[in-house]
Amino acid sequence: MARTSGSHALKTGPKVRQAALKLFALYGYAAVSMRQIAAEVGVQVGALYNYTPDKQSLLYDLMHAHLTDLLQTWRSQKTDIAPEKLVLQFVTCHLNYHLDKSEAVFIAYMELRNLSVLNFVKIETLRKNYELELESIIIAGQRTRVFLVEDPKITSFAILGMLKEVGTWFDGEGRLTKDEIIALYRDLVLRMLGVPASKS
Amino acid sequence: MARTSGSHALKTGPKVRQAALKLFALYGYAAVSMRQIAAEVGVQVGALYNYTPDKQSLLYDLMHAHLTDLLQTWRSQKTDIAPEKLVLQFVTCHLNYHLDKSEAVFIAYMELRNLSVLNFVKIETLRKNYELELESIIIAGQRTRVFLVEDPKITSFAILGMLKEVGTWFDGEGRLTKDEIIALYRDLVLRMLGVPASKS
DNA sequence: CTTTTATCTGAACAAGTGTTCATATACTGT
DNA sequence: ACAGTATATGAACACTTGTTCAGATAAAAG
Repeated sequence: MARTSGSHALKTGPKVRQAALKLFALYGYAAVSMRQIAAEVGVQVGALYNYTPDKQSLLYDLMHAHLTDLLQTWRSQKTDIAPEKLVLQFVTCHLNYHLDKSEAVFIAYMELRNLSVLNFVKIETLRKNYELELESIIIAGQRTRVFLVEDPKITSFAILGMLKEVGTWFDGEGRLTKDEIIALYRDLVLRMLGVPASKS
Repeated sequence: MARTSGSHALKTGPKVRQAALKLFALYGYAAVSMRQIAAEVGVQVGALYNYTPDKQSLLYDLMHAHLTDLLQTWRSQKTDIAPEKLVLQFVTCHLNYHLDKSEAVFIAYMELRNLSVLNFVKIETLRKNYELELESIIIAGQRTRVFLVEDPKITSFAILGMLKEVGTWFDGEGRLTKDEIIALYRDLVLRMLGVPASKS
């Protein structure tokens, strides 16, 4: 047999990426075999190679798609407002994205070392671009004295690290809702930036 | 041949754990083979099984040793002082440990999903115990009104996440020294806890 | 020196790896 | 109805995987 009834590339292609996303997030890139991905899709191994030249590219494509989507999401919704408001917009956007698309986010953090050198550089560049979005907000606020920070780069790393942590425990079924969590982190960020209370 | 001259279990045992630590941290547990570890030690594959029943136990032992060491390090040096001072002691201890033993720390965060269910539960328990050390400090400070926090659990997660991030970029050769970095983070932690400045 | 024990080698095992490809089938356009 | 194309199968490739074990060697014990 070959080509079971009703199957199309337009359906299989996304299914492959979705299966890889799920399995990579669950077990890690190195621990997942192409046969496991094929089984998740409901297809034989060989068919996968109609949609990716190799396993490595599958990982890279997932990470690249995620990071460009993240960057574009933020850049399309950020507005031209004062730093102390803009930074809250960033935190909200970042957390909403990270809590909704936790699998892609998780892979992007965890599987960097499984990229080829060339692919790693490209992904790292995208990530740096995103991180610079926050850092530049902090620098702008520092210049206008609304933020009291000693070291903008460390502060932005610290904030991003703090926000990243949320994805490791949030599952939508805990004590707090997503919006409550976001509110708590917005407050923490303002404190780290030295903004007096009652602003949030 | 067998047993090359001058080889002893007392030397090979630690070498195996050290090689596994290094390679797991570098490439990830799933991506490292027993033969790679053996090569790093300078021995044939079979010899490894004099020191571990299987690959899984090797990972578990590394993580378990790290976490008990971390817990014991903190508990042996924490003193009976006020929360606003104790929390700084915790941050300093935590960062010093994490920046010095970055490989073990990294593995403990990254390789949780490669543990068997039974081993995962044991490791998770140890980690929770450590995290509770910080949370209980925060709760104590909240009770005496020196910390102004809305949610002690979220705040402690946020702090630990922020501190964890440092290990991903610090390499001892950057713009800042270890002590300068620790000072910056001590300040950030106090801000997150609502402690007025000039305390650090 | 001889015996015992601890440690390592080297080879083997069955199973799993990513990837390729001839072949077969279902769909598309004529 | 027919030809052509896109998409799938299933088997094969060479190689790597974790683990086992009989046999060899070095150190320790008597």
